[in-house]
Amino acid sequence: MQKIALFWFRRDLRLQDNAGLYHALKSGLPVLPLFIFDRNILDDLDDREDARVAFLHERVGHLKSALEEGYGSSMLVRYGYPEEVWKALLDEYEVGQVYTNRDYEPYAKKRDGSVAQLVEDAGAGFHHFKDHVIFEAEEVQKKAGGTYTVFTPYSRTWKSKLKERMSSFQTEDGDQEAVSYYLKPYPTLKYAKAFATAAPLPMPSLSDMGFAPSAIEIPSATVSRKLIKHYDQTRDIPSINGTSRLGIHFRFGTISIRQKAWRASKLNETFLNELIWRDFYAQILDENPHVANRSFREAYDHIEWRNDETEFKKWCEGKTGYPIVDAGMRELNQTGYMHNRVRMITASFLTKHLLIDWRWGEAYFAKKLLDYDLASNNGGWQWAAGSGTDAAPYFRVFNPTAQQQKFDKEYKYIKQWVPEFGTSRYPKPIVDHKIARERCLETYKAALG
DNA sequence: ACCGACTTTGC
DNA sequence: CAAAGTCGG
Repeated sequence: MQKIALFWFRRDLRLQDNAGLYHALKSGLPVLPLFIFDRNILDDLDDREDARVAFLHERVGHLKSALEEGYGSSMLVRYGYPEEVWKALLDEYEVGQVYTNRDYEPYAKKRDGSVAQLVEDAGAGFHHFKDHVIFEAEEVQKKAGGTYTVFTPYSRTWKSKLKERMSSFQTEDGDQEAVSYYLKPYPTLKYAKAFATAAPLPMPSLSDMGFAPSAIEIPSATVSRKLIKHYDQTRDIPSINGTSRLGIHFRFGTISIRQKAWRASKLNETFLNELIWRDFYAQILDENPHVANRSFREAYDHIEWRNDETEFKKWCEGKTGYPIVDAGMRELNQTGYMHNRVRMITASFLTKHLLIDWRWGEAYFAKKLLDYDLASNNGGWQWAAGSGTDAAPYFRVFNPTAQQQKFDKEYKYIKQWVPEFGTSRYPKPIVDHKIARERCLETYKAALG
């Protein structure tokens, strides 16, 4: 009996330019794609109308029908705990090789380690590839060795490395899409006939898994050339649609990072830097898995957080009496998105003005953000709290009023999300800025001194 | 071992 | 122009 190769989709839900899928199709074995709705992740979500789950389900269905309609293939879709699913699959199929793309989160690494063991015990090979980032930790190293913990020198090395790859790659036909091995799209379709032919397979519905559709809209996977071109001038004003909103697509791999990095490198340095931050935080998490639960810098775990639950609730609901903070939280609650400038302001306010543990804020964002990604969300929160790599110094306490003056002078963003602002229904500030600032400095100093 | 540099600033 | 400390060459 002919053995097959399984390609395991996870955060790479696309057929084009997919490193692991490309290698699976080149293996010479008929390929059967697989997706597992992972109960270890889904069981922890308390919103049964989570828009991300609905999006995931929709995208998996889309991939499956694309395979059925265009490639004479189908796709295995299972719901369960990955290790149990894999045990069953290895019994059910004659699996020769398994292909997948690497994931750098602590849970994913543990899961993949266990699955690789099961696969190898069954006499099959387990192969994993870089697809989610441009460069992994070992590829961007300090002169003296080791991974960077400061962004600017990291980005300099990252860029020179990219340049090096770009110039050493010669295209056959001057195709400017194919700039380097690192940015070159993987030519998946060429190998289309290598898919295992299979009749359409069943797929669990959203409700089979205990979820329901969401009213929240998912941003488009495309972004205009114009937006990227002016990104550095518009991205900091929250009332302007100056950001790409591609986060969710990077998170689930519904677009290719190589393709976007290539475009960014040609159009806008600031936009490219944002993609480099994504690689930066991915390698920080990969190399320092403890940041998922603790401060990057140990001393910051000694801060005596006030952790006032009533104040936390007000922050979550956007009722702090600081309009720029409240606007951000309400945008998040209503749309699953918050403008990046405002993410910094709300995070600084929670950790420094209210002295609430950054993990509380991180967890709330994780629950609400469509574009939630552990590495970037954690990096951002630790930056705001001062506990992270290359973080804002602790004595730099964002002034929410000054931030509003600077970035939403005409109250456009605020009025959009806080309609009662300026009326008697709008709450008074829950803390005084000056007092909160001094309290913050004292508390941090006590922990760090 | 030295020294310039360090996302997104406050006052 | 100050703020603390450490990163990276």
